[in-house]
Amino acid sequence: MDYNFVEIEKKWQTYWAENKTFKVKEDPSKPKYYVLDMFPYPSGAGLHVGHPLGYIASDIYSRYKRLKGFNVLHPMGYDAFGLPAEQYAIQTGQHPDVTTEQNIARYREQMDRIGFSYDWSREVRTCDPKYYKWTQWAFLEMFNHWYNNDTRRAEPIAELTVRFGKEGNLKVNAANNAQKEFSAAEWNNFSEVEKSEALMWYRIAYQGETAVNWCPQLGTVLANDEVKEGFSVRGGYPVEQKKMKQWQLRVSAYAQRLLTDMETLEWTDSLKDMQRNWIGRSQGAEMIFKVSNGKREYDMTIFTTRADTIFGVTFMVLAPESEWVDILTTPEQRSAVDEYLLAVKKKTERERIAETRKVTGVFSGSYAINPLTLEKVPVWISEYVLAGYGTGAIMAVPAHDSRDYVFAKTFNLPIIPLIEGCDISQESFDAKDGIMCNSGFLNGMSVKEAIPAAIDYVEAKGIGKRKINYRLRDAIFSRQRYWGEPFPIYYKDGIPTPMSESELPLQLPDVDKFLPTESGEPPLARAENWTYRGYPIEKSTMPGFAGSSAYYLRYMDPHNDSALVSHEADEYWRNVDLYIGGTEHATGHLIYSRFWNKFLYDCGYVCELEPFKKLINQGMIQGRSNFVYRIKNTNTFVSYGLKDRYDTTEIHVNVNIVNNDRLDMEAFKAWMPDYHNAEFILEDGEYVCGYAIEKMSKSMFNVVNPDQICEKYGADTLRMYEMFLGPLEQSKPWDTKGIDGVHRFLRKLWRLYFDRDEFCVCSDNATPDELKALHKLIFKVQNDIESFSFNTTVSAFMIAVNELSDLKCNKRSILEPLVIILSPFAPHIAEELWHLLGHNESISFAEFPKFIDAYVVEDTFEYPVSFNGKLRFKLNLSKSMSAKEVEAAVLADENTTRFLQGATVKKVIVVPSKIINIVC
RNA sequence: GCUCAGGUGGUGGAAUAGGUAGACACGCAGGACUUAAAAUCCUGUGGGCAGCAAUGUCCGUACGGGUUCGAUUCCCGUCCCGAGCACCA
Repeated sequence: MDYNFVEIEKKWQTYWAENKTFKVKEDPSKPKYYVLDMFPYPSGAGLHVGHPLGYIASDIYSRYKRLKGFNVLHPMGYDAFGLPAEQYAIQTGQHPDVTTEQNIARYREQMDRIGFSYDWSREVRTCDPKYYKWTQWAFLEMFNHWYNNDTRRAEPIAELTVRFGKEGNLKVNAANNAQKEFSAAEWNNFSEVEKSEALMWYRIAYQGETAVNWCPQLGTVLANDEVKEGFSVRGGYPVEQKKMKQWQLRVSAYAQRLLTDMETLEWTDSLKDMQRNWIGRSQGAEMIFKVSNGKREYDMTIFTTRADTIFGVTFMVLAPESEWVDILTTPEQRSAVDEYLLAVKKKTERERIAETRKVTGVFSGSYAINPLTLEKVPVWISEYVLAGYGTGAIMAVPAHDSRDYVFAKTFNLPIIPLIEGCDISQESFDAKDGIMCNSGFLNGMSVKEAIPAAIDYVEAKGIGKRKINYRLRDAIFSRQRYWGEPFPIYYKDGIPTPMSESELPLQLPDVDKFLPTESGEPPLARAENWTYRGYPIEKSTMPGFAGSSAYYLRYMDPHNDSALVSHEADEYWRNVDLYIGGTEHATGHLIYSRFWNKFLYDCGYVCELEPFKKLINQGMIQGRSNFVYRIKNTNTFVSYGLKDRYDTTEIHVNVNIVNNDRLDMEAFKAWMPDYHNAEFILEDGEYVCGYAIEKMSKSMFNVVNPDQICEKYGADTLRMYEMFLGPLEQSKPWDTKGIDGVHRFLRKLWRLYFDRDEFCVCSDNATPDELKALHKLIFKVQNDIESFSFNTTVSAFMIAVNELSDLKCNKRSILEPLVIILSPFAPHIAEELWHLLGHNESISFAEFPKFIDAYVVEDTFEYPVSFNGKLRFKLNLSKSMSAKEVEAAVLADENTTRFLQGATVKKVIVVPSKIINIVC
């Protein structure tokens, strides 16, 4: 009987669906395990072979954990709000709802074909009102909370209102963007509008005016992680900085907790590093400088991490957008400053980035007083100082900061070295290393001593204090687009007012067109009656990350109408044990989700501080494009090896008509009418194509569709081959050559169970060789799966099946466990064989075979022995000893005992086939 | 510029903790079965040198040093590729 994967796979996929095999519910008798994939955005192009890589890995792990007795939650859904559907809608007039629905159906069909063990009864879609009710709910909760820096948690805004009534905002230690201070009396005299404004400075979801990334082509603002090198990540349009009033989330309030709690996570170092970088903690001090524009004196605060260098301050620099610019510009300098500001403003974000390190600046005309030396130093304005970080003003120490150095050289400002023996003739000395000089009371100290000493000094003198700054900014939360969650906010006499929870979801209204209005308002302005009790409703919608921030919680209790997740479900499933997805979300989704979770934790809705315990980033699968070489002005194509003899054009050729870089010439002629009469110059009778590794995309004809692979080889082959391709985390090109090897393996495995056409498994006792092959496999598979080394697991299966094949093994005691071990990787063939072996229940309910250590030790005569890592001699041991016997023999050996000289043996480690380590 | 991850045959990649480098697979070459093809199976396959041969021997994990009885693995320096951040004071 042949291995008929088409029939087998269809049969078991239907069986799993009909029997709801992978449906789970809370079960206190079993330990839980939550395996999550980053849910996909359902694009019109469907899945290509790169998409399922992570899903296959998570599915293998889920199935493995089930065999190990865990109650596994393994759900899937769709991140369905987003720009492509909206842009398609603008072009075609087709409602995004319709295209989204179609795309989801296609995704589902493709995923089903690969045989994933998802619990589809828990599916979520972010664009479903039943789902986004809870996105809106979370927003309202954030609107109704503020962040208390003393208790380090979010607290209800109602309590803040009470405190304002009693003591104003002076004593409140909160994360805020307050514009002014007020007393209790002032608060009590505030109008409703003034109160609303003041509270807005404290809300965790707040409306505030800041410089935002504005993308004119998309007609919307974007968050920092949606912009790369001055262009929008989606679409690649230029982005400019603009001051606008937008909804924001006070993510910055959580900066320290996001940093601290990261220590507990099992994420890769590089990913943690990216987040650390993004959060950008830096420890230093704020210092007050007296500044004067000739008429009046002011206190100006700056931030520095190098308080020790204060004796070397020779000028100050303001960001062009700083409010100090206007105050400190003197009448004589006014026109020069205005000209400079105009020039800076005209630059696009892109030019600014391109011209990084080009030095520009202008003198304000004012001076500052160095609080320690009492010297007068000029105040300059330059774009190298950023308005959004620290206070938007710096003290410049050209001797020990490379940017200040270049600026000083350009504008001929003095440079004072502060570290003994440093050479600053060519460049600044930035290292925090050396002995201080020219620095008054700091002289003779090392830099590391001088930094805290300087801060202590300024704190004592009342001219500064310790301060920690973060680069993490609040997240811009509104988008001027249609296809997103509407804000449950209306404007009552101009005051942003939340709707009540019972009125959610606020459904997305229908509009005639999906474009902004002529007057530049967002598309929702087109909706008829977009009002609430006669008041206008907010017209922006929420960004993509809103819906994806808490979806992992919703899976725990997806049909609950009265809560995002019930306490019971949350207490049982807690958080995600294993999360698999791409690195591209490192500074977006993975920060927002952590923030969102911590906020819900503060409010008591969830029981875990972190959403994703362990995270694995699967690599990207790139395309492998093939080329043919057309001799210019002819219809003749020359094979790769001969192309240099002619003047040729390189043309992408559909990879699906190329096999092992050999072109199927007939298929090529049929591919496009132009090539119908193509002629070929061959090498050894074959046409060899060139290749390149590129992004998988339609235009390069290098897209490989998983359906094609399933059709030709079956889902089990696809699953195993994707794992076999290389380490999960590594990016690699898809290359179909090699898939035959994996397919051959499955056929070979199938044949183990058959004698000619008869299913043939006997119940004789297994031989030691057969047992050894099996147990080596169990050992290897367990180790490898636990360390996510799936590519070597596939190799281990191949070795085991080759060995059993050579032994002509047909023993049930070997072949039955083999099926169980294989089932996470190739579930369809495993399920079929499992039933042929006489089982009625799905293999998912089987137990992973126990490993007997006696069969792991390899036969070998000479074991190298290492003693605390140092090799001293070799030891002769007999064949087929168990680990324990080897250990006993080591301890009994004369050479060993002589060498140990009475030291106590703590541990004897026998590594199969390799070496014995003796730890004393 | 800074941070992180990597560099192993013709190719993808193995090598548990410093212990036989190149597992497994692809490709290639040769062979068996077959009228033939497909499928299947077997053998060989890092490089050099010696030999009819079994085999022997030297060199080999980007490059140069170091630690070690022993280094693909650890340390220092150089080069190259990839990813992220990019005037964050």
